[in-house]
Amino acid sequence: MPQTSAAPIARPRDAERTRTAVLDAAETLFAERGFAATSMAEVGAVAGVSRGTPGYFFRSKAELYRAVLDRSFADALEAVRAGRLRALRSGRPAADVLEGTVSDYVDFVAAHPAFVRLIQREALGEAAGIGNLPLGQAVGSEAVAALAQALGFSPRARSAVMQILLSLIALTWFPLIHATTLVSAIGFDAKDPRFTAARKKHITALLLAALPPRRATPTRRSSR
Amino acid sequence: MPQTSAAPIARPRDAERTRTAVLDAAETLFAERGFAATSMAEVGAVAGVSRGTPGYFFRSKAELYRAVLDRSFADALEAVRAGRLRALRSGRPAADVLEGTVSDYVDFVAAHPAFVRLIQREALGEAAGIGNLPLGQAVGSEAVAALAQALGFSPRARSAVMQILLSLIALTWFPLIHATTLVSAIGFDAKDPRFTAARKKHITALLLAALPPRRATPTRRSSR
DNA sequence: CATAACTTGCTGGCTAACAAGCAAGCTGAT
DNA sequence: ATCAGCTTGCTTGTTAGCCAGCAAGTTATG
Repeated sequence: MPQTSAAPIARPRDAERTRTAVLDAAETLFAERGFAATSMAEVGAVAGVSRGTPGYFFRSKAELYRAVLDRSFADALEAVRAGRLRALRSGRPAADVLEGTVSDYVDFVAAHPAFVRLIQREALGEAAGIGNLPLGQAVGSEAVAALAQALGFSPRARSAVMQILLSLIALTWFPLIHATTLVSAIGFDAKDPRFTAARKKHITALLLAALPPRRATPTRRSSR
Repeated sequence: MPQTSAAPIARPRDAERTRTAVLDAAETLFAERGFAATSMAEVGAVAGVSRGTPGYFFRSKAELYRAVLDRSFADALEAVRAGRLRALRSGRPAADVLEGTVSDYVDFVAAHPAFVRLIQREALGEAAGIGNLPLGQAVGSEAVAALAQALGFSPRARSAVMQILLSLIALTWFPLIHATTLVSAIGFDAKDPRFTAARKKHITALLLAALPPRRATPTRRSSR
């Protein structure tokens, strides 16, 4: 709780900074509590501004929500592109690329819990009609293309790549979302780093099964 | 919308029936729109009773929500037990059991969308503090035990079974939840039965990779 | 069998709390 | 002095929960 002082400490005025603070606060709250359960006043409070400020910068609650989604998607798109580039530059065989992708993706997701929660909520129809389809679509097709290229799949095998991507996302997101419910109900401790490590290995092992047999990969550098 | 007539057609009074109707309506609405975005009045309307009736049978909105969760978990527990029994009776090898389990589970989930959505919401912290941990825990550990027994895993391999279960649930739930968002963003049509079939095959293939190698399964009846 | 006394299912009016959005106003920076 | 940045008061709408009441049954009593 930064800046809870009742007496308004003369904060320097900076629209850009305030706008970002509001956006950050909204992202946190929308991800944490959901659209309906979040009030503009709360957003203001978390951002360290007044009740009315969120409405001043973003006209309505719906627009604020949309702005949060837009920023999140843009960040995700960038991350996908960066990953694609890195995978291509490495020039390693498909199995290695897949392993690296899994590891990177698990880390990315762990570092961006709000993003995952937002999409999860969006999938449940959080704010009907507000969702940003076009941008989501863009991230999706970009990811498919990247993975296909990185794994060296032909365009004919597009469907297989989509299945792999779907599974990768499902396997990676799931423990994060259900950390306090299912994962603990099953008997794991999601915070234990050993769990994360075991999960990476498990996911990698599973997804390797979806790669074309291509004989035992001959390339053997370092087993990482 | 059954029973929308303005003139109150003398409905026979039946507390049990009404209670169930309210519970059903609440389950649908909570699953569809979420806790915060659902009003007691809406629940009443969908149940075909008055605004006040939901509050009459369940003291508060929170208690109604909890009652919905309780019933859902109880149903799930029963389903798990039935599946366990069936798998054991079949007496087939682990690989076959796994295949059957995947198929059954995909069908179960497709037939109970409200259940999945509710748990998904619960995982996101839908109604903080209301969630029913004990019952969820019970379903979780029961499922682990069932799967371990059905697959013939030793108690030592409990961790592996938990990983498999986690993955099974993740892979199965995901397309359902993200049908209109991610799945379509990636390029699939979730409603296409060919997609469901392909998904089953894909999931089965992946999970088989997590079974101990145990040489190529010698049992070869029908490749199904 | 009849009818009075009582219980239970269910309704709808009321209220207090809260939230979104608007508009008027204050204030620091240029 | 002007205006963008920001706050505060107000209006309007929505909702949960309380409560009084009514009517459909049910039990007790003659």
